[in-house]
Amino acid sequence: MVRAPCCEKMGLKRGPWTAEEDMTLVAHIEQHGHSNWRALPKQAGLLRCGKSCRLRWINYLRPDIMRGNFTGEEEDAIIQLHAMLGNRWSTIAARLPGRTDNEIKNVWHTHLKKRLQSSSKPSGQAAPKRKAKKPAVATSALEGPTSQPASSPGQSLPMSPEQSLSTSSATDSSSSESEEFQIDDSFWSETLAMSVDSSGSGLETSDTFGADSASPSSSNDEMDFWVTLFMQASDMHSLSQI
DNA sequence: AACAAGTTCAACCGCGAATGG
DNA sequence: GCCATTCGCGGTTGAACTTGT
Repeated sequence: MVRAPCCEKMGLKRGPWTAEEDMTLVAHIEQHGHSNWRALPKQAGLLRCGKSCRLRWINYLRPDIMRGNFTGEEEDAIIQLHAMLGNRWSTIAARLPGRTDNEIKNVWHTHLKKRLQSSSKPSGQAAPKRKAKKPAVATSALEGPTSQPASSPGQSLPMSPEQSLSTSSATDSSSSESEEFQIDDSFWSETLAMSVDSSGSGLETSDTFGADSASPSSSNDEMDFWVTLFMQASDMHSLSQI
């Protein structure tokens, strides 16, 4: 098949996004949605390809994005989900509200993999100490994605349940490795329980976690089985820790 | 204080899947 | 059913940043 050029590379901007571009994109999506990524940049007056816009929105500007360090719970969940699902980052991300596949992939490659390697060694224990998040390149222009999403241009967007939950519960201080952004343990039990409880309808990924990242459940039946299994195991595990 | 080495993460690339005409 | 277009995913890159010397 002859591939259409991903994006006409002529005259299109690349590299880090500016605050202006972010605002333009957010404002446009707020008004018109993103039914057609390819046409979006033109309509919005952005010198970016649709792919780039989509990526920026999905990974950064979406109102329900939860930024900040991963909690130990999240890291454990990623490790276990990865053990079950392999490198299916989008599927893993669908189980972690507010996290993107890209972010999870990064975390996996940067320190979870190392953590597993070191923990598989006899004396190996801790993951490499996480340093504070740096302000990102493009983000310095944007009051920092490192800061609350609500302070981004998307602040006027409706806050999702996940976001409000995560922001309001970012006060737990039990984990030493994530100081600035933490999730209460109850968040996890609620989240996991929610997925398991809702018998039948279960795992409402597309509704709960956003249609953008979740794949249709019809193709995920088998996977859902394993994920459900994991959820249950996770519940049991958390109970045993009490 | 300056430099080198190591780490992190936003963004890009290419491919396959899905969708529409 | 075929073809073209668009979307979404996973792998990879490279600049910015941190840490160590």
